[in-house]
Amino acid sequence: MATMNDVARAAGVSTSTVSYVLSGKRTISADTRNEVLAAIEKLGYSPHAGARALASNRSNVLGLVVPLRADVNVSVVMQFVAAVVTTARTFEQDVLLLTQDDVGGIERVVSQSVVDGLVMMDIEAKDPRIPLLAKLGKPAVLIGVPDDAFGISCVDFDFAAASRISVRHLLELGHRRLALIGSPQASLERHATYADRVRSGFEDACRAGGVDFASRACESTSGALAEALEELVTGPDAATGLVVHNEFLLPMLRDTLATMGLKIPGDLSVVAIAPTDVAVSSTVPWTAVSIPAHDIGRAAVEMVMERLHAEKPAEVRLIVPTLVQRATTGRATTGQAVDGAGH
Amino acid sequence: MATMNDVARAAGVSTSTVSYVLSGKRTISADTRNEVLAAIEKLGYSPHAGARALASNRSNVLGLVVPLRADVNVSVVMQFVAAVVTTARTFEQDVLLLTQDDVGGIERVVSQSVVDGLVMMDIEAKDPRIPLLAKLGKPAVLIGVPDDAFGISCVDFDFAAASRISVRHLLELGHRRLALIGSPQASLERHATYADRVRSGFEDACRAGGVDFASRACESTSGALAEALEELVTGPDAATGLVVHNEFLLPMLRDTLATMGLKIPGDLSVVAIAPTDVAVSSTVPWTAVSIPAHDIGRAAVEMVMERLHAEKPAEVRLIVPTLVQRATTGRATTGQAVDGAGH
DNA sequence: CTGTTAGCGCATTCAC
DNA sequence: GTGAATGCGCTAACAG
Repeated sequence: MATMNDVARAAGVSTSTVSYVLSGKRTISADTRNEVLAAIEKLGYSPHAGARALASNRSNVLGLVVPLRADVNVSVVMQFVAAVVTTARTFEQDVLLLTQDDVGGIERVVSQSVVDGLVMMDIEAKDPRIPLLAKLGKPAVLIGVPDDAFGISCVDFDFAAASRISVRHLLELGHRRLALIGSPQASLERHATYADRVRSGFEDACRAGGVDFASRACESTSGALAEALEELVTGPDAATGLVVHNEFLLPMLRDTLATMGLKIPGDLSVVAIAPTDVAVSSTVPWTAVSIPAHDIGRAAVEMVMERLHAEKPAEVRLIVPTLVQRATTGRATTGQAVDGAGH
Repeated sequence: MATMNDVARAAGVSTSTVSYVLSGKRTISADTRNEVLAAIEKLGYSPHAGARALASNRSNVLGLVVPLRADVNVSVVMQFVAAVVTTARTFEQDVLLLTQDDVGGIERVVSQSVVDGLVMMDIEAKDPRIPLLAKLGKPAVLIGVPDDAFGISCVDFDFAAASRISVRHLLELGHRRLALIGSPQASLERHATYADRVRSGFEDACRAGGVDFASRACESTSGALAEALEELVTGPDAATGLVVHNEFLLPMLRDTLATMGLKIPGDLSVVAIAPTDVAVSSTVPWTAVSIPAHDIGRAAVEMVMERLHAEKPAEVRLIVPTLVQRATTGRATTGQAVDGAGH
């Protein structure tokens, strides 16, 4: 409840001195500085965010637009959110939550100067919000890369590259028939950028490698998984190498395969494209390309902050994927390789 | 960028008139009102949040403290968050996100008047943050009921009652040996209030019904589930009625039981205590006590808002549970009933 | 190195 | 029913 004026009086200085002690925007002698700090301590002073926002034209709040859809993996969303909040705090910013479906929300918080900048998650290829965002003229960063970013910066995991190195890994192990189990149909249909890119990266790499492939979407249920596996990894054209980009299915995958009489990696090598924690903390040590949700969230905030003070051209930052081989991939057996090669 | 002054000038009135048109705090003639509204429209005016906060001493922002732990179910957290944000918007409030582990965050946003009130999730029985929160003197609501709420209002699902009606349902079906599979050990150890209450409600109801029971925690992995089931529902003392309070395990439960040669509800009746969507949208139609995350979140915001303007005594609001019988519970077979009764 | 001062945009009390 | 004037608490020139 104490104001800056109270502090100034208590310390026997002027308000601007107090202000400068706090902001560090000009040099203050150690003596007066200490007196000010003592007064602040004694009075339990803390600055009023609204007053500061009014005078400085900065609210120290970032807006974060999160999806609350059923078809996006909430644990991944939470990881992004955690990364964004944590990183924002290192810049002394708080985070205001906006939901995807609150259509007017973005415009509102910008025009009322509630936020200094925005981070938007779950971008679609032709996302109608992007031109709107661009018009508002506040620093913003998209997590995901749309077809046209309208001059807004983007950051994302390089999902296409993730698919490619997964395929390459399986090829090196001698597999000649590959399959991809992707995101739920709904994600593909609305062209969530990650879903599209995983698939095209997979298909391109398979074609480049000259091998047979099949890919399909899969809902996050055990029934859908069983059906997908039935189609992809059994029968005469069975794939021996599988890429899975649906972290929700991973916990069920081994059991479902076991039911079908298939062993990992004996009968089937599996590469997971999944958030770091899912890939490693699971009971199965998946060979995986980890989606570093934390790095992406951090990068997004850093990019916004860079554009808060100074003009800076838009950029697209792609986080380079790494594949870590664990227990779920192995060399194709001779039979498998011959099978595939003979096709 | 237009200010209230610009609007006033454009409409040929004074700023106070514009202010009152906006706030409705005094009557304005239809004529001037329309002129003001036209000017607002024409200039694309929107009020500056900081200025408003400074003058009115209200920020129109609520703080929401969310857990980002590994052992809480993120999808439930997201449902709460969605409900809180949605409800807050109906009160013209935005939501600022604070993380559980940002210790000083709560105090900071309160003392800087960043938020008007707080909602705190994932309360523990003896939560050290509660006395701190109480001292800050801002309207606040806890989602969860601690041992001592220090005069702060609480809202929660009545987990104990949820357990009791689950037990009663199984008793009515003739089951005489019941088991509970609860939250992960970590939740119990830190005395998350829901974990404690589910267990004690279960045990009390079993004792009251005079039946055998066993309960245990269970990690959210298929291995842990198999182990728990092995212990609880096989062998001579096998339970025939099971209550599961771990939504993460539900997707695996039927398959795991099938592997053990047990059918639902033929060999084992199962009641799930789970968020609404998990219980009904799953491939298995669980007999369930639904946790209405949305209702709880909404109630929390409403309770904060009620305390924003007027003083109002603290209250504890418990959301009454309802059990919906679906496909996973049935009458105990004669053999089961006799077995149990003969014990 | 420090003080003085003029706003930032809005809410509200008083006067009419 | 409307306008003028003051202050909310802070920042950042400007002036020493």
